[in-house]
Amino acid sequence: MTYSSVPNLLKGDNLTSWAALATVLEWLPAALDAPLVRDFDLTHFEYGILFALADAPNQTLGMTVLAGYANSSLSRLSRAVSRIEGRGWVQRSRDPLDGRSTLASLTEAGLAMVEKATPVHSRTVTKLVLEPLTTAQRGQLRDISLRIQHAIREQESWRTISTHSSDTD
Amino acid sequence: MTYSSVPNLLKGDNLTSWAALATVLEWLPAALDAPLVRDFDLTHFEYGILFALADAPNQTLGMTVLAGYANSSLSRLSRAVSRIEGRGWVQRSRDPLDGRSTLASLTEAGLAMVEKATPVHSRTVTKLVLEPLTTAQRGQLRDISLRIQHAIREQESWRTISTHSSDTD
DNA sequence: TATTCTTACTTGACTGAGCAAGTAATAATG
DNA sequence: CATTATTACTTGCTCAGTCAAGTAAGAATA
Repeated sequence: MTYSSVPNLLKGDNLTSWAALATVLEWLPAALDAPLVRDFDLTHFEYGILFALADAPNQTLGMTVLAGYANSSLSRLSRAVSRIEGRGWVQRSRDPLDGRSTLASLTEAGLAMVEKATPVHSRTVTKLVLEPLTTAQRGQLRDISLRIQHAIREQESWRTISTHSSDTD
Repeated sequence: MTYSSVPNLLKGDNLTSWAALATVLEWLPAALDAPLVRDFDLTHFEYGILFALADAPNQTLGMTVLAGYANSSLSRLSRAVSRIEGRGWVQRSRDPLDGRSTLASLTEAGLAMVEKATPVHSRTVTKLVLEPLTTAQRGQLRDISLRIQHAIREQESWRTISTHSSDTD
């Protein structure tokens, strides 16, 4: 028994493509995290924070800007920065130009950590994503990803606009 | 291969491809969950459990088999089933053929829920993943996903084989 | 200048997931 | 048949993430 009574777009090749992507969505994030966690007890997200700071002028960014780079909510970022601050890799200070803003700066130890972690992470990305693909496929992956991104942004009217909600409450 | 040699591969087109995928990995799961959560207070994972049961003979599966279908640890599944059991959509019973095994069965209400949720979820997948792509790209996505899956499975020696801990403790 | 936004976080309560340590039932072994 | 091992979960602990409710500083307005 299958449930294709309604929009039966999800079968055949479409279903195959979706299932293949779904498996990647399920396993790739954990696989990308694993070496970083194992070697440095650092999640991909925390690494991303350190990396963004390392690239910033003065190794310093305001929390909101950093949240943008990390694709993160401010609250998630705030907790993550607290964690890596506790490990001595970043330091927070009040922005002298705007007392509401908090600046996060990479410490010496934090810079050293990024420099150790970056090759590990690059190698993981290469091994899991780039190397298995042909040059053509790498281009296809970019195009496909951009189209999906675009669709997500359009769909995100469910966030901004209040579309018709079911009254099954 | 030149790829495995240097970590400096993450630049130019490679970096672009990776960054595009990384953004999708970050946003797509939440975007796929959103309509299900909004309309039915059901995560994609919980929906997957109900869907798997709906397709099973007698709408019943043992927990271990179900965990396989859901790509899930037994512990995660156990809690998820507890949740949806609490909402009256599944029922657990002891397997009469093997007292260690727990059988999860879909209730009438559970079946009704799957039948309501499935078109919503199909539509979301279609809107976010399939429709934005050309037919050719859907094929490319499948091939690319399969290659990445394969690479993950190879890399997964970190799970099965000795997790040699770092000596920087 | 005082009052009312608005911005930029931070934090408390709660939920879901992982790991490890149970528990109970079955299988294997002597 | 008693003992030991294995299987199939379940659960306690801990932690990361979300949402909503603070808090504090700067901006806008009267």
